[in-house]
Amino acid sequence: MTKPTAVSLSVVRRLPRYYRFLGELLKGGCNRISSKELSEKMGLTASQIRQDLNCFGGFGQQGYGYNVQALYDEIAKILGLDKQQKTILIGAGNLGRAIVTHLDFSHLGFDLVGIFDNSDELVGETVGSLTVSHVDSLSEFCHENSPVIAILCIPKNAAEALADSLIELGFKGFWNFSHYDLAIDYHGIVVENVHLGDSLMTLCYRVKNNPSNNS
Amino acid sequence: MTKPTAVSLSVVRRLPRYYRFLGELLKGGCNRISSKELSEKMGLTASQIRQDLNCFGGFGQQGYGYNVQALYDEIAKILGLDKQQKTILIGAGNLGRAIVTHLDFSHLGFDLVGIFDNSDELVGETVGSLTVSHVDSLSEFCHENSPVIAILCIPKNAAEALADSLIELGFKGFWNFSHYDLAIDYHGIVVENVHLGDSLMTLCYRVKNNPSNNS
DNA sequence: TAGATTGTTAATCGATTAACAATC
DNA sequence: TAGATTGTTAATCGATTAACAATC
Repeated sequence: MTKPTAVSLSVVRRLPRYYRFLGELLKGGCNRISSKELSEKMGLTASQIRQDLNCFGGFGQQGYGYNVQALYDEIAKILGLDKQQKTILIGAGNLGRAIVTHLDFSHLGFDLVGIFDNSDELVGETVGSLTVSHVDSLSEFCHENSPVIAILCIPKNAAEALADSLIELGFKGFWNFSHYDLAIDYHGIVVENVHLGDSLMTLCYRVKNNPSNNS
Repeated sequence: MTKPTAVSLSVVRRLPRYYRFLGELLKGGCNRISSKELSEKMGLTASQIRQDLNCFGGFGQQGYGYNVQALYDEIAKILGLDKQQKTILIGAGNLGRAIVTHLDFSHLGFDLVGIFDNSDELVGETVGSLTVSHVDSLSEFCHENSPVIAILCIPKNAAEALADSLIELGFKGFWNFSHYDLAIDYHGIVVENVHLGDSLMTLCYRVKNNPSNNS
């Protein structure tokens, strides 16, 4: 009822990038931009920008272009960055700890409320402003706090073993750094996979097959 | 001459995933699989698998399917994982350190040979089997060791400031965690971007607009 | 008003899926 | 040989680009 037609994932994935570029423009004191100018800065076509934005409504003005601040705010609202979702991290190893300290969750639409691990060495440690709890207390924590997003920084088999209960506990979305493919086993659940190894292997291929290098 | 037609990026990006699933099958003792079976495990169509693989040659056998080990080895070769490329990390902060300790570079086609940072606090520290050097010594290091891949775990402005000299020093590929868009300014250079913030924002949108939740 | 640039429709392009003949 | 499954061509689908009328 709120959404006439579902917006394609290709379009959605470009929104954060628009958001970043508009943020930069704002910082630089730019308050007006045409799809043409923006397209040149971002390395895509003006047509695509206009098509993308028009999935969500007409934010521009003929003959003028787009108001940078207004468009920036609009995209934040579309992405839903304004209302934070309660989030937990599962797996407080190197990667998990680095990720939660590296990113500013509150500005990205998330509110990190808990960190869990199964290692006694890590339980009790402080990460950012939170203390690592044992994963055994996860269920109780969820019943009390109802987090909806889980960041999975655990190995494949651990993720696989935990999946059922996570779904049971009501999680709606997963930011998945493990190699376990949640999206296949649990249909309708939103999963953003960050497969660092896959990304590296792709880089490997692309460098070795780059047409610009006459190799 | 080695490549008749360039393989599309969509196909290339699926290769690491095939590689992972085949690896799992091997571990499980499976030595033969049809595109149909594999497609069900991976959540895509059998047609797509056959199309993808046939970009690189005919690895199957009619009436039989694919030999798992042979296909696994073949994909490793296609990706170029067999010959490691000299790689350095620039930026030894939380994220940079976590990434290099988290991943097994040698199995992914890379040989990490140096780590650099501009902070005196980090220079001299040990990360994995390497010692962090000051970024001022980067140029000298490159002339001596000729690394071709750089992992960028530094802020946008630092990446921007460094870009010219990195290109100059002969880097062929970048694994980019910064928000600076190298690919726009340096055409023909291979860049794999890992935009964690973008991924999170996409997750935010998708959870809030998930048709499976009747919200 | 004239110029600029949007919103939107139509055309193109590429990627995915379906179909089936070839063949193990 | 009969059954199974590939390699490959053709059909479909979706995403990107181009064009242009609407309008600020």
